[in-house]
Amino acid sequence: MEPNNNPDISPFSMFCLKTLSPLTAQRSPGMPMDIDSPFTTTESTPQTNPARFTLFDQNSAIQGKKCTCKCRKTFCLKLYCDCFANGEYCIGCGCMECKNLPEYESERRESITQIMDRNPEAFRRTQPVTTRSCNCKRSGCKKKYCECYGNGFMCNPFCKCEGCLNIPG
DNA sequence: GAGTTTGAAACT
DNA sequence: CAGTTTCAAACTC
Repeated sequence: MEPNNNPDISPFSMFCLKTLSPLTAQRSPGMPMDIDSPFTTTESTPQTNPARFTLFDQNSAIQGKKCTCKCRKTFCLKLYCDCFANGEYCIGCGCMECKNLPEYESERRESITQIMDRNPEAFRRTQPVTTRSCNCKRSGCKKKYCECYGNGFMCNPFCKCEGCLNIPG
């Protein structure tokens, strides 16, 4: 009778119960995002401003948020690296053996290609934050381990989390 | 600051 | 594609 107090109900059910917002509103087909090419720096776009750490064009870049990773083993060329995942170069990070830098552009491209080949929407910047989902098991989606909670959003019908407490209500 | 926990990403 | 491993961040002490 009080669904918002039941932590065992799935986020999907809860979402439907509490909001019933139109799902289609979250993914409009003509979404103005360059989904197929999140890293738009090509030879046709000379890097006149190498000091910038964003990889995306200025309009789509995540502004005002400087990532500072501490990656040690991945050369900052995997999605483990927040900077890389967000399409930013590592500048001023505490990472080791970083290759997420303009001077390693070829290796970066190679990694990007590999990741995109596996999942064309892998790069977070291509997904609206609000449509991301989580698979949390132990955090109750109430810690920043949770992608949804960490981004300041409720869990959504696409989440597969267990014992979710990050629910509208 | 060191060690533990967590869940996404990567791998098999 | 499911299960396992690796990874780096979040968290705890």
